Amino acid sequence: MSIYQRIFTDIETKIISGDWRPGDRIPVEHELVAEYRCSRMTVSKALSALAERGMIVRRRKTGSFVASPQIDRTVMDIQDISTEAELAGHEHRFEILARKIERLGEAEAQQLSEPADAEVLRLQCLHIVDGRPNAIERRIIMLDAVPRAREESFASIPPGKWLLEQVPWSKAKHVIRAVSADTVTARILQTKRGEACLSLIRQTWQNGRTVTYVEFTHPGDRFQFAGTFHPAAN
Amino acid sequence: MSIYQRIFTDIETKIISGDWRPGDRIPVEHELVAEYRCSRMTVSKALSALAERGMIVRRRKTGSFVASPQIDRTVMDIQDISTEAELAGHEHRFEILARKIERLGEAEAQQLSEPADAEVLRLQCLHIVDGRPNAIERRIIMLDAVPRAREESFASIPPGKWLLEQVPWSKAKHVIRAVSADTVTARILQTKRGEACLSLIRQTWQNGRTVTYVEFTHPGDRFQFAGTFHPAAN
DNA sequence: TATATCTATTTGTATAGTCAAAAGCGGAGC
DNA sequence: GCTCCGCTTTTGACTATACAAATAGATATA
Repeated sequence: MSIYQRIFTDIETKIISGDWRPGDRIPVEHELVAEYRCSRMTVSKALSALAERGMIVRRRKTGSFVASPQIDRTVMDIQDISTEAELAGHEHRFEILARKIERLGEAEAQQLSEPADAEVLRLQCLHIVDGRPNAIERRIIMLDAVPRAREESFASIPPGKWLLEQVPWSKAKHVIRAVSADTVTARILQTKRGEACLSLIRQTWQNGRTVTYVEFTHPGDRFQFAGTFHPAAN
Repeated sequence: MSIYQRIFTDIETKIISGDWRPGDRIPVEHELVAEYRCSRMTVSKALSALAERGMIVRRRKTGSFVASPQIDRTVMDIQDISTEAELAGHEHRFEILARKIERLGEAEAQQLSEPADAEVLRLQCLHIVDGRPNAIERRIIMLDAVPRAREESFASIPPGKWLLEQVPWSKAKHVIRAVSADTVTARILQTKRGEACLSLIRQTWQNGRTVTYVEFTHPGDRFQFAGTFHPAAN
């Protein structure tokens, strides 16, 4: 493994693991030069690569800092179809509909590739934007990965935001589907049974362990995902 | 603008414009060094950045080549829910349901940000995978951007694939929605009216001009989008 | 003929330096 | 107080060079 890759992954690991948190300062180049006994070019290359991936932010004179995570932006760029307006200026609130601690069932355990007896926090949450139901959030939080979730009531902070503060960096897999609203979902979202809904499922890992699994169900007549992509590697 | 950026954008432009096509060889480093009168490090940095973005492929001894476009993979990573299998090994065919040349209407022109009298080729196409309807493709091709579409019958090659050969590199915007199948859509897709369908809209540009606008409508009970994302810049 | 070896080419990584640009900081002058 | 100036730190871009690794193609050998 090359020096440049070692520096890159060392810093990436510190960020992903939460050891260095958003806003934290990264050693300046000459410190890393001393630490790794290499030239400044090599350090610079590693830091530039991290900056290009959006993991750190670099500023002259002040140094380099851990960036804020953007995982939510990646796919959660939800647009309100009726207004086409950005989220700014919208009134958002949420209600916890259910909260219980239990063990994973056999089927779910298989789905998440986690042991069947793993303790989890199961949440159900309704998001309301401008007075109208916007999404049902059905979430599973792995308690061994995020033990502090056991004491958190989520009364004043939505689970997604809270988790981001606990586990700021991670990898995620998304699945987007169209589903028909069942009776319960339709009632909660105040729409008709059978209505087309957009479902976003996200499973999040940190260091190879599942942190959370969540499904958002949006009323299809009101919401969509949008994004600009250009071809990329990986 | 730095030398490294100039080399990068020069090559990117040649690829995006179709001047250099997938598989074409890129000048080796020492040729670019001579052309830009700079050091090899600078050329190497530009080429490495292009490789990281997936626009070129680099191999020792043989040189660097324009990569194959991946825009379809970005979001079109469609999984068959029932089989969860990859596309390989599935029998795919398609039928052209409609093909006509006309001028953009006022409403559509506004939606695409194109002049209202622009000549377009309008296509409707049904995709069938393993004998079952998989998607309706409703496509608009801008004839001034792709004049050769006028003579193409699309009898033996699907429009998306054909376009990729004509206009291999481009930028795209995607919108994903859930919609209820109307009567016509339901009949074509052999599903029930009102059934939840997943709709993917993609608008593609080349050098700032719209190339094509397409909407795929998939039966929601059979298909989904999936992808692994990690936080990225831009 | 088939296989092993050599050679030339091209990319990959690294060094040790230079100069420049951005920006925070403190001090001089008003 | 405020503005302007120069100093210093840190990143950004670049050079010229070196050696290593991969490998396509030519050459030599069994």
